[in-house]
Amino acid sequence: MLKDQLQLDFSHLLSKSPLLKEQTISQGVVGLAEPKMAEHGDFASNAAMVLAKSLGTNPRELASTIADIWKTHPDVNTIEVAGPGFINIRLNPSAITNQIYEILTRSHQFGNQKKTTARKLHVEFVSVNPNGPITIGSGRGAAFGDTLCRILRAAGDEVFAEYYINDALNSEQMRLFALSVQAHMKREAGIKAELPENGYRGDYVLAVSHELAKKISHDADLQTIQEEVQKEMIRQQRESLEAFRVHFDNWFSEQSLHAGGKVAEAIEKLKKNGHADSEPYSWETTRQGKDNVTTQTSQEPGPLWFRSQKLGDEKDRVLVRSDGRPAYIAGDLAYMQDKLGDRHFDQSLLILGPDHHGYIGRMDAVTRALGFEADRFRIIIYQLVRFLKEGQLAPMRKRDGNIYELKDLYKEIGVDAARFFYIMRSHDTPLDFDIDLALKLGDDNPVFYVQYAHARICSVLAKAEEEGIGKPLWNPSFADLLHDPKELNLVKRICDLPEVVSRCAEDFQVQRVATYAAELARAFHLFYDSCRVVQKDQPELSSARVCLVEAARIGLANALNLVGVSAPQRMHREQLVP
RNA sequence: GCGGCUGUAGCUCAGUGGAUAGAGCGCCUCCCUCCGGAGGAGGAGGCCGGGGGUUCGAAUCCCUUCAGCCGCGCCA
Repeated sequence: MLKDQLQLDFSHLLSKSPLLKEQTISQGVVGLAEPKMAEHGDFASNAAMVLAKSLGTNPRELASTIADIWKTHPDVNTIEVAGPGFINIRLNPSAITNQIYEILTRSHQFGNQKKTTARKLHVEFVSVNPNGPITIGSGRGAAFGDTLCRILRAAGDEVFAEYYINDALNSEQMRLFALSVQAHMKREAGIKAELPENGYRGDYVLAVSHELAKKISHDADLQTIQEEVQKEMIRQQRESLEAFRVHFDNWFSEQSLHAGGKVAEAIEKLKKNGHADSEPYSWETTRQGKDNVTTQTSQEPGPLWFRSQKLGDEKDRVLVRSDGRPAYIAGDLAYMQDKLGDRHFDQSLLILGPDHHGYIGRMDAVTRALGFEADRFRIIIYQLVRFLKEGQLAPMRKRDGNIYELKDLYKEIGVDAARFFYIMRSHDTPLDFDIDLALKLGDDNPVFYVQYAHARICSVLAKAEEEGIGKPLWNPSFADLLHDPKELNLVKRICDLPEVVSRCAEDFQVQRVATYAAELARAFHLFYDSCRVVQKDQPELSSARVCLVEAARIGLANALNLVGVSAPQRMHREQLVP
C-alpha cells in the first residue's frame, strides 16, 4: 500500500540522481519503517546509513542529500535528518487518509495479494490416528494449520488442505485398537474377554464399541472391525473439526496407497535408485540407561532397509519388516511420491506436533531418495500444549480414559475464543491452556477486545444510518477533514494488513494476525474515545469518519476471518455466562 | 549422548538490525449529560538468562555457555 508505493517512488527518485547513479537502488535500500515515536514522523529511512559506507561518505551528509531529493515528492510534507543519519518523513495527512478509498474499494478482498506466479501448495495437518477423538493437543495443529492455509491463500498461493488418514490395515496400533474394541464388544454382550496388553480403555472406547455393536457382531473378523471402527472414528473427527471451522479439501486414505500398489511402486523406485536393500544383517538398538546402544546382529532373513543415513537421517530405517509387512515409512514414501510426483504440488508442508521431531530427518531423506529437491518438502513443528484444569495438569493420553477432547473445549469456551487462544502465541512456544482461566476470562479476553471493537463500529454505523448519514462513498475532499493524530494512526494501522499477511506467509508466524487485530482494535478504541463520529452539525466530517470507521471494520473483519474467528455485529453480555 | 524448541515486567506473552523496550492480567489513582465503560487516561514494575563476536547500531544475526520443555521403536 502506501509504504510500498513510497519505497518505489523514492528508489526511483534516487536512481535518477547523478550522485547515487553508481549504486543499485532498490526498494529494500530505501528501507522505510514506521518509527516507534510519533515525533519521528510517519516513516523513517535508514538508507543513508546503509549507503554511506560503500560511498565513503558521512551518513548525516548523505542523509541530507537524499532528503533534498525526496522532498520533491508530492506526498512529503516535511523531511528532516536526525540522530546518526535517519531520514524522518512526515507526509501530507491527505496522502494517508486517501488510503481509505482503496480499503473501501477492496472491501473483503482487502489484505489479499496477487502473486505473479502462485505456488501450488499442499498442506497436511491434524492427521491423527483413527483410534480416538481429536484432543486439545491436536487442536493446536488444527487451529494453526487452518489459519496458515487461510493466510497462504490470502498471500496469493493456491492451497490444498489435506488430512492423511492412518487407516492402513497392516498398522500395529490400529490392530490393537480393533482388538480392544472387539474385547469391549464381547464384554458388553456378556462374554468374558481379556483386553489385550496395553489395550485401549476409556469412555470413548466403550462408546464407540457400543455404537459398533449395533452394526456388526463381535464375532466379525478383525479386519472388518478395524475398518468399521476407523470409519466411525473418522466420522467423529470430521464432525469435530468442521464445527471448529477447520476445513480440508480432501481426506486421504493411507490404505488406498497400499491397495493401489503405490507403496510397492515407491519401494521399487527406491531400490532402483540404490537407496533400499536387504543386506543380510540387521541392527538392534537397545536402551542402556540414558543411551541408545546399537549392536550389529546377523539375523537372516533381514528386513528391507531404507538407507536414509546417507541422505542425512540419523540412522537407516526399516522399510519392509522381516515378515514382509511394510513399515509406516513405506506409506510416507508413497504419499510423498503421490504429492510431489503424481499430483505436481510445488511444495508440501506438513504440520506436526512436538512428539515428531524425529520425523524431520527421515522425511527429508524420503524426499531426496525419490529424487525431489529437498526444499519442496517442509515440516513445521508446533510446540506442546499443556492443559490445566482446577490447577492440575490434565492428562491427554488416549489409553487412560481421561482425554480432554477438542469438542469439549470449544463447547466450554466457544470456537472463537479457542481458536484465537491457540494461534495468538507463536507455534514455536509451548502453550499452557488453563481452562478455568479461559472460562472466567470474559471481560479480559483478548478475542472479546477485538470483537467488541468490531461490534462497536457496527453500532456507530447503525447510528449513522439512523441520523441519515447512511453509507457515504469516499470523497477526496474528506481527506483533509481527517487530521487528528488518532485518525491518522487508525488509517495507518488498517493499512498494515497486507504486509502482515505477506510476512506470515513467509515465516508461518501466524500469531501476527492476532497481534494485528488487537493493535487495530486498540487504535480504534483510542480514536473512538476522542473523535465523535456522528455529529449532526458537521455532516461532512461525519461522513468522512463513517468512511474511516467502515475501513477499520473491514480491517478487523478480514483479520478475524484469517484466523477463523467471527466478527459479530453485536456482543451480548449474557452470552458470557453459560 | 544426539537433535528440536524456549529463556523479555510479579504472571502470560508480543516485538520487522534502528532512536527512549511493548501489551494484557494483577496492584494503585482517575474519566460516562455523549455513537456500547467488554472502553479510555495516568502510576508502580526491566543488567531482554550469562559471556564473546559481526555492525555506524543487536532483545533481534553468529559463536559459546547455563537453565527449562520435548523427541530419539521392525509404534504410528
